[in-house]
Formats: sequence, C-alpha cells, structure tokens
Amino acid sequence: MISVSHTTSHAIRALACLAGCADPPASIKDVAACADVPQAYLAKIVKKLNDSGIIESKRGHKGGIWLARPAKLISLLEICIALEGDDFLGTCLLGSECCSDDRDCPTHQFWMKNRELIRREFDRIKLSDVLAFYRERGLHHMPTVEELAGSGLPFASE
Amino acid sequence: MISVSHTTSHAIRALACLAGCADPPASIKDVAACADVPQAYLAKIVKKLNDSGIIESKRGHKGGIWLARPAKLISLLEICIALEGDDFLGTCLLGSECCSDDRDCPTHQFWMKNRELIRREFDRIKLSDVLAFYRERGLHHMPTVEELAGSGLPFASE
DNA sequence: TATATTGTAGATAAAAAGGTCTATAATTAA
DNA sequence: TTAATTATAGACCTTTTTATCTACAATATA
Repeated sequence: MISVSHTTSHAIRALACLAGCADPPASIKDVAACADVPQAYLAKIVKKLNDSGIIESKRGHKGGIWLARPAKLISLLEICIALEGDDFLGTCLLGSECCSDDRDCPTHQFWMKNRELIRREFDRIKLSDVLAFYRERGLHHMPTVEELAGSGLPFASE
Repeated sequence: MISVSHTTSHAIRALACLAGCADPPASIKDVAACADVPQAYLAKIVKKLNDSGIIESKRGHKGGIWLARPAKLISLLEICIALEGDDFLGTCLLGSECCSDDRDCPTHQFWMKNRELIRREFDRIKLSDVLAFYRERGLHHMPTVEELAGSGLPFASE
C-alpha cells in the first residue's frame, strides 16, 4: 500500500490533538483517547517526537506533553522524517536497488519528479492545517476545560 | 516507505525475465535464479499471476510458465493489482479512514490527483519497457539456448 | 515527607509480510 | 509403465511492524 506508515498516521492525529489542546501540557493518556491511538504505543511515538524536537515533555504530577513550536511551524514532512527517517519516500518506486540518478529504471524519472511533489506537499501542509480539518469535521477534538466540567468524558483530567 | 511491496517488486523482475525468455516455457527455478527471487516464494507469486491471467503454466517434464500475452500488453498497473489488490494505491496518504471525496483531509485533494498520476504512469509502463531497461543494463537477463550451451550457468536447463 | 501522578525504558507479545519446506498431482519421454 | 521433472497446495518458520505490559524515575501538591 502506497501511504505513510500506520505509526506515522497515529503520530499525525496525536499531534493535531496536541495542537488543539486548550491548556497544555496534556497527558499521553488524554491525547491517546482523543486521537484514538493505543496509549502505550503513543508513549513510544512520543519519545521519537521528543528526540526530534517536535514536542517537549515533563514528568510527574501535572506533567505531560506539548508542541515545541506553534502548529503553524510544524510540517507533515518533519513528522514523517521523525518517525520513518529521511528517506521515507524511498529511492525506487519499484523497490529496485539498482536505481540511482544515472541509471534510469522505467519509473525512475517519473518517480524522481513525483517524489519531489509529495515532499513539497508534505512540507507545505502544517499541523495547523490538519487541526483545522479535524475541527471542521468534529474529529479528534481535544476538549477545553469548560467542556470537560462534569462531562464524564474519558479524557477528563479533573 | 512509499513504494510498491517487496513481493510486487519480485514479481516485476520475474515477469521481465519471462518476457526476455527465448524459448518458453521457462521453469520457476530458472526464472527465480534469473530474477534473483527465492524459488519457493516465486512459486507462490506465480499462483497469483496465474489467477489474474498474466501468465499461464503447465506442469510436468518440459513444463513451466510463460506470459499469457505479449509483454507490450502487460502493464505494471496490472501486475500491482494482481498482487496487492485494486486499491494498492490507498485512499488516504495519511492512512486516515475518514477520507472520501466529499471530506477533504489535508492531503486529500493533492493525493487524489497524484495517485491518478502514479496510476497512469503504471498503466503506461509495460513489461516490455522493463525488459528493455534490464537489457540495457545487463540485468536479469534470461539466457538464450545458445548462450547456455556448456556455460555451466545455474539456470541451464539442459 | 508521603503520595499520587505522570513520562521513560525495556522486555514481551501479537499481527502482518516475507520466505521455506514437504508432499502431491500432472506431464513427458525413455 | 516407470522414472524424472515440473507446477501446486498447504503447513510452517522468520522478520518486521505494531502494540502491550511492567517496573521505574521525576514532579507537584497535600
């Protein structure tokens, strides 16, 4: 299947939740519930995002995680690279190992151009765009403090 | 990683070998050696290609496999679909399940167009093109009867 | 300081993809 | 008809990816 890995997909949803969080930090538990990602798995994803400087964290009571920068300054590209490495787009669309710029595999020229298109698109799309989309659709919405009051929602911190 | 599956990659090389085979049928064993695909695994791939009408086969002494049609009439698209299913390009680049034409995920519009580009490219490229590329590069070349005479090559059937 | 709460780390497990092995059925040719 | 050869079928194993579990370290607050 031609798409981003399942792990990266989790990460994008989780980060969008963080971006929409009204009063950071948010706990991994709350974000996991909001983004529909297994909590323990999100904890591992969090480490990578932390190492790459996309989020920051603090342990202990009232601790949690938050975006290291405004959502407008975090691109999908950066997230993909953080989780799958710099070559997440792959060299050869056909999985061949002989492909390089001086050896034209049948899809090479096409893929070189197209890969660049995808890269640029991923660089253009920011976390804020993803958040806006989710908000429009009422998806993966991180509840505000007011909304939480007595709501009984699973991610009610208080 | 954004590319075709490893299995599909194997299949494309194997089919290119078949396309270049001077005197079909060729045994799975010979094709496996030529295409650098594990023999037993190729046997499984062969079944799918057979079911999809891309190759035909005959068992027994002097049996083997061969292309069901000329290499010019077999596209990469067809091969991908045979092995990974009709939706091998995926619906959402971000792996989201809420994506559909009336709900625009941040990459949706982009991906709809781009996916179509890839699809068209895969439809345009035929097995004959892949063979031509391999021939140019001296890769995955199915030896002719003459070349085999006394060559001691592993895929020498005689 | 004691305790509850939170992220961190590492072992473990389940699922999926890739790959191997063995037995069998079909076919040819001696 | 027998033996050799080939695809076929299905069980099984390995690796990678995804996910869980357990113990632990840090922090805030009562």
